[in-house]
Amino acid sequence: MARLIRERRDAVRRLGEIFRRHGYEGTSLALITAGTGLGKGSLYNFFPGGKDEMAAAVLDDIDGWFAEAIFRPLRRDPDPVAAIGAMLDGVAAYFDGGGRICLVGVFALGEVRDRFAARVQGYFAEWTSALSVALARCGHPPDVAADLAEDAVLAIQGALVLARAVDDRMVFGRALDRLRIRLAPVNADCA
Amino acid sequence: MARLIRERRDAVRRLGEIFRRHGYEGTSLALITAGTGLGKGSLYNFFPGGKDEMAAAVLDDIDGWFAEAIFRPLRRDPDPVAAIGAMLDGVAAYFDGGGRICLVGVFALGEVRDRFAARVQGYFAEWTSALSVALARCGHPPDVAADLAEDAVLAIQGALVLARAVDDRMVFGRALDRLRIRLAPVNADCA
DNA sequence: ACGATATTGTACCAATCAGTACAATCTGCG
DNA sequence: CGCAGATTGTACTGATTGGTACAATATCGT
Repeated sequence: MARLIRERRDAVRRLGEIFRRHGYEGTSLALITAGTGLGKGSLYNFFPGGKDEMAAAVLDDIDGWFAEAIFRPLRRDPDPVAAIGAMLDGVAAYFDGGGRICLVGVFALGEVRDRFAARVQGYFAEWTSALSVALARCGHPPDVAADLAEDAVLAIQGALVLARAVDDRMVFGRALDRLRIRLAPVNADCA
Repeated sequence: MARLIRERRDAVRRLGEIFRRHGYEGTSLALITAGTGLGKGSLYNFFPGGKDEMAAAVLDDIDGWFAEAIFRPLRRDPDPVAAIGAMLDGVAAYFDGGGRICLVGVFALGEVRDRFAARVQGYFAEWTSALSVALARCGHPPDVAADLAEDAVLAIQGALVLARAVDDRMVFGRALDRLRIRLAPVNADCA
C-alpha cells in the first residue's frame, strides 16, 4: 500500500512535467505512457478519470507543495521578512531560475482554465493573499501590501513568460532581484 | 485581387482569435472552419502550409500591428512621454482591459515556441527595446531604462495571466496603473 | 502454498486529427 | 458569350486521439 501511494506520487510528479511541457491539450496519452513508463492499464488504474483526473492530481500536488513551502511560512513564520526572502529563493529554485514555467499559469491561459477554475484561482488567490499578509506584518499598510503582493505574483508569472519567450533565464533572475528590493520591509525593526 | 487580400486579412484576424482562445495544439481544423466560415478548400488555398502557415500569418499580423501602433511611436515620437502613455492606453484597449490574452505569450509558453522562436523572441525583444529607448529619451539612464522596460513588458504579460487566472480584469487595470507611475519621466521637461 | 485482490499489457473502439484530391463552381477578361 | 484560372465544397486518406475491455500476471494476507 505504501509502495502504491509512493508510486502514484512519483507518477503525479512526472505527469506534472509532461503537462508543463506540452500543455493540457498537447499532452496525449502516448506522451504520458512514454514519459511515465506506465501503461494505459496502470494509468487508468491510478486515475480512473483519465487525463482530467491526472491534471487535477498534478494541480493538487503543486498546490500542496506551495501551500507548505511558500504560503504557510508567509502567513505564520514569526519573521515575515525571512519568509518573503525564502519565498523568492524557493520560487527561484522551483522554477529552475527561469528555465521551468508555471503549470498553473499555463493552464490559466488555456481553455482548460474553465475546467479547473477553482484550483487555478485558488492557487493565485492564496499566493497573493499570503504574501499580502507577510507584507502587512512587515509594516506596509494593508492596501499597499495587497498591491505589492499582486504586483509580485504577477511579475513572477510575467518573468516566466518573458524568460521563455526570449529564451534567457537572466530575465527571471533580474525580475526576482527587482522584487527583492521592491518587497523590502518599510522599517528595519519589523521582525 | 484587392478583395482577395482583404478577405485573407479578415481570415487572419479571425484565426488570431481562435488561436488565442484554444492555443496552437488546441486549435483544430474543425474549429478553424467553424470560426472563420471558410471551408478547407479556401483555407488551404489561402494558406498552403496548413496550420503552421496560418499561425505564422497571425503572428506576423500581430507583430505588424504592434510595430506600427506601439513600437514605432515609442522609438520615433518626438514626445516619448506621450508615446509611453499611448502604449499603455493602446495595450489596455488591445487586450480589452484584461479580458483578452496575449497570443504571443501563449505561444511562448507552449512547445510551439520552438517552431516560431524567431517571431516570438522578436516580438518581445522589439517591445522591450523600443520601450527602453523611449524611457531613455525621458531622462532615465540607459541601464535603468532597460531594466524598467523589461519590468514593464513582463508586468503586462503577468497581469494578463493573473487576470485570467482569477477571472478579474481589475487585476490588469491595476497593473497598468502601477506602470503609469513607475514609468513616469524622471524630469518634467523631458519632451 | 493458496485464494483473493490489485495491477498491468494488449487489443480494440469510435471519434477526431491534419492534410489531400478533385470535380464543381465562380470570377474576371476579351 | 466563352474561356482560363482562381476559388471552394466534399469526400477521402492514414494516423492519432482519449478511453474501454479483459485476460494475464503480480502481490498480498493467511
